[in-house]
Amino acid sequence: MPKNKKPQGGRPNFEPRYGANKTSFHDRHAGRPEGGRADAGAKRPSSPRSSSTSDRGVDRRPGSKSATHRGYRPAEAESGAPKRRWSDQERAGRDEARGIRSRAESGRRETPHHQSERPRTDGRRFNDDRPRFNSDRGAERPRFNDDRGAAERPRFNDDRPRRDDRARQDERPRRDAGASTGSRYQGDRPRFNNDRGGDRPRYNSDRPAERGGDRPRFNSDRATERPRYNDDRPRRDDRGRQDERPRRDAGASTGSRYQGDRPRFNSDRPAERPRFNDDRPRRDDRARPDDRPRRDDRERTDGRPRYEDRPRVNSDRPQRDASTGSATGSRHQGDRPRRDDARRDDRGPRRDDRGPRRDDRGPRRDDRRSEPRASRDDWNKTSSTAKFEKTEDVVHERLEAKTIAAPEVDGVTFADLGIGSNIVEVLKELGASSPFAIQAATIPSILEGRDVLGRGRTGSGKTIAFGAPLVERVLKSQAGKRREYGRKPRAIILAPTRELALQIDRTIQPIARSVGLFTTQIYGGVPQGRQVGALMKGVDIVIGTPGRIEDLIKQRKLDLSDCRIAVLDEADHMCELGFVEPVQRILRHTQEGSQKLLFSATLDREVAALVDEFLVDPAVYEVSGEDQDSGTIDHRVLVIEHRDKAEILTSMVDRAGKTLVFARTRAYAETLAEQFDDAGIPAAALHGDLNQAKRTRNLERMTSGRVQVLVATDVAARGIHVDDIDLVIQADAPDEYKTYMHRSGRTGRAGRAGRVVTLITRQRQRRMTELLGRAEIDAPFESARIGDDIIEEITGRMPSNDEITA
DNA sequence: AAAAAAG
Repeated sequence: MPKNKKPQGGRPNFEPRYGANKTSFHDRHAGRPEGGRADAGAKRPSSPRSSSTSDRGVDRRPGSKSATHRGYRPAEAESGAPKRRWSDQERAGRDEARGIRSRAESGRRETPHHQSERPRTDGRRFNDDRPRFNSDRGAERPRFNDDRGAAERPRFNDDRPRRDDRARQDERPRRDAGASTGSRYQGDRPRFNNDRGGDRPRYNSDRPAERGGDRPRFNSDRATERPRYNDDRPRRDDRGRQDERPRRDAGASTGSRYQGDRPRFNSDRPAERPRFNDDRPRRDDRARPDDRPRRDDRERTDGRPRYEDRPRVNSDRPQRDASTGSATGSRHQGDRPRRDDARRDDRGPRRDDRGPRRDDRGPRRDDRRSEPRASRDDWNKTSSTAKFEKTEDVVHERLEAKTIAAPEVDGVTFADLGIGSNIVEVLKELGASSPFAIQAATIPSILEGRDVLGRGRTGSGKTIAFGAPLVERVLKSQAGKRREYGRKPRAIILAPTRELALQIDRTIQPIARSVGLFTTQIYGGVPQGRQVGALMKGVDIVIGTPGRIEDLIKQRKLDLSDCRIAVLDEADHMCELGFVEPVQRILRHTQEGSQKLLFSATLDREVAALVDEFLVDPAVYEVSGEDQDSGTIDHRVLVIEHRDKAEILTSMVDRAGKTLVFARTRAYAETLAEQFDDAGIPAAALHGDLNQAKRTRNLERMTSGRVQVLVATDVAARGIHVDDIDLVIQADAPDEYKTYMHRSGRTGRAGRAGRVVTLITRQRQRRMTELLGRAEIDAPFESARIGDDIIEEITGRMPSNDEITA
C-alpha cells in the first residue's frame, strides 16, 4: 500500500464513485456538429479514453462493441485474434486464464504472473497501466482538425458574450491555422507537436529552452532600459515584456543594479561572517537603486566570470576532517556543529518574526543587518516567538549565498565550465547552447566535488545546473573502467514527486547516454519489476522518489554504497516534516562522504537538518535579480463570496490558453475537474488519489494540449513544466508563501507572460496579504462577483508578446 | 493538506 493512500477497501477513491450514474460530456455532446469535443467524440465514438470524464470512472470494457470503432472486437471472436503473435506458452496461459484448462492439468506450467494479468476476453492486454492506443497515440500525432478550435468549443455559458472575437484571434493559434500557415506561429509560441515529440526528451523541463533565434519577435525588444522595481512599477503589460531568455536578460538588465544589495561573500564581507543570515532581500530596498552604494565590482561587465572569486578547492573532494576542510577554503569548518549537535531538538523552524508589512521592511532589514552574528550558532537559534507561536507559514532564514549576476557569465560556454564535449553537444541539442547564470555558478563547484546549495528562480535551469556536471563527474569517476553488468549506481537524484522524477530523467537521460551512462527511474505506483531489472543490469544514475528507493534498498535490490553524488531537487520541500526522515536514511546509504547537491527555488534554512548532517563546507549560490517577482508573472487576488466560487471558477477556466488550477485537497481537485467537464470544458485532474497511470496520462493530456485545464493538488506545484500555461488559478489560497511561489512558477516560463489569480474570501485578506509579503509579491486585491467584467478581463487574453513588442 | 512504498 502506498504510503500516501488511505485504505480504501480496495476501491480507489475516484474510480467507481463516478461514472455509473454520470453522463459524460461525451455522451451529452456526441454527435453535436458544433463543439470541439463532440467532434472528437464523433471521430472516436467509443474510445474508452477519449473523454476526460471517462477517466473518472466510466466503466467500459476493453475493446469496443461498435463496429465503427477502430478498437472494435467481436464479442466472441478469439479466433480472429492475431494468434501468430502468441507463443504456445502464452496461448496456454490465456486458455488457462479462461478456465478452459484446469490448474491440475497444467501443473507443469503454473501460470506465470504475467499471464494472469490478461483479461480473459482476449489475449491482448488492456490494463490501465498500458498506454491506450486511442489516447496515447493522439499525443504524438498532430490533430489539426480536432477539438482545439476554441470557437467551436462548447461554451460554459452560451448566453454570455463570447470572448472569442476579440480575445482569441491573435493570442491563440488554432490548430488548423497552424497547419495551413506552417511556421506562422512557431516564432512566438512553441507548438507541442513541433517542439516536443512524445519521445523526445523534454530538455526544457526546468529552463526556458527557446533561447536561440527561433523566437524572432522577442529578440528585437528586450525592454531592458525600462526602470523596474521602483514604486511606480510599470503596468503589468510592460512587466510581462521580457526577452526570451529571461534569466539571462533579467540579470542583464537588472543584475548590476542589485549587486550592491546582496553583497558578495568574498568581496564585501569579512570571511568570518556567518553564511546564513535571516533576512530575505526586501523589494523595497531594491527599489531604491540610487540610494544604494555602488559596488566596486559592478564595473565587472566585461563578460568575464568572476571565477577567481569563487572559493577554490584543490583536492578532489573536501574531507569531513576539520583540518582538511580548512585547507580547502572552508569558512565554517571551525564552528560548524558536530553531527550530534546538529540534531538538537531545539532547532525549530523560525517563525517569521519580521512581519509581513511592506512599509517597514526596509528599516527592519537594516536593523538585522547590524545585528552581530557570532557564529553558526545561528543555525540552531530558535526565535523566541517560536516557542509559543506556531503558524502554518514558517519562514526560514535565508541562506546567505554567493550571488551570481547574469552578466558575469556572458560569453562563458559549458566547455569553459569544464563540461566535456559530448555533453556540450547534447546540451546544445537540448537548447542550452550557453549556460544560464545558475549553471555557470554551480557547475565548476560541482565538478570540483564540493557540496553545493543552489537557488534559482522557478524554471531557471536548475536541472541542467546539477545534471550536466553530475554526468561529467560520474563519467570521470569511472574513466578507464568498463561498465560491468550489475554495477552499482554512482549517483542518485531525489525528487518529491514521481512526475518530477520523470521529468528530471527526461533531461538527464540524453546527457548521460551521450557518454554511455545509463539512468533509471525508481518511483512508486508502478510495478517494480522493470526498475529492478534495470538495476540488475547496472545503471549509473538513479532518479526517483524516496519511498520506492528506500523500499528497494530494504529489499537489497538497490545498493547505494558506491553512490558518490546525491542530489536533492526541491530540497527544502524534501526537508519538510515527514519527508526528511526517509531522505536522511537514503543519504546515509550513500558512500561515506558522498557529494551532496541541494537545489530549490526556495532554498532556505529549512534544509538545515540535512546540511548539518551531510554537507561539508557547502558552496551556496543564487542568481541576483532573480526573485519570483522580477519575472513575467502578473499576480492578482480576487476577493469573492464563497457561494460564488464554483461558478466563478468555471467561468475563469472557460478561456483560450492553458489553465492550471490548484486545489488544496484531492477531493476538491477531483470535484473541480468534474465540474469543468460537466460544464463542457474538458479538464484533467492530477492528484495522489489517481493511480500512476492516470496521473501520467492526465499530465500528458495537458502537456499535449488535449485538455486546456488541469486541476491539481500541490503535487503539481513544484518543478513540473508544462509549456504555455498562461494562467494559474488558485482555487484555494496556499498556506505557505513557498507554495505560492512554486505554484505561480508553473506559468511565466520561458519568459512568456503569465498570470496568477488567487481566489480568497474576505476573511482571508489579511492572511493573504501577509503571505504575499513573505513571497515578496505585489498583487492587487479586487472584489468580484459572478459575471463581473474583472473576471473576464483577468482570464481573457494575456498581454501577448506581440503587444509587448509593439 | 499533500506528498512519498508493495508484490
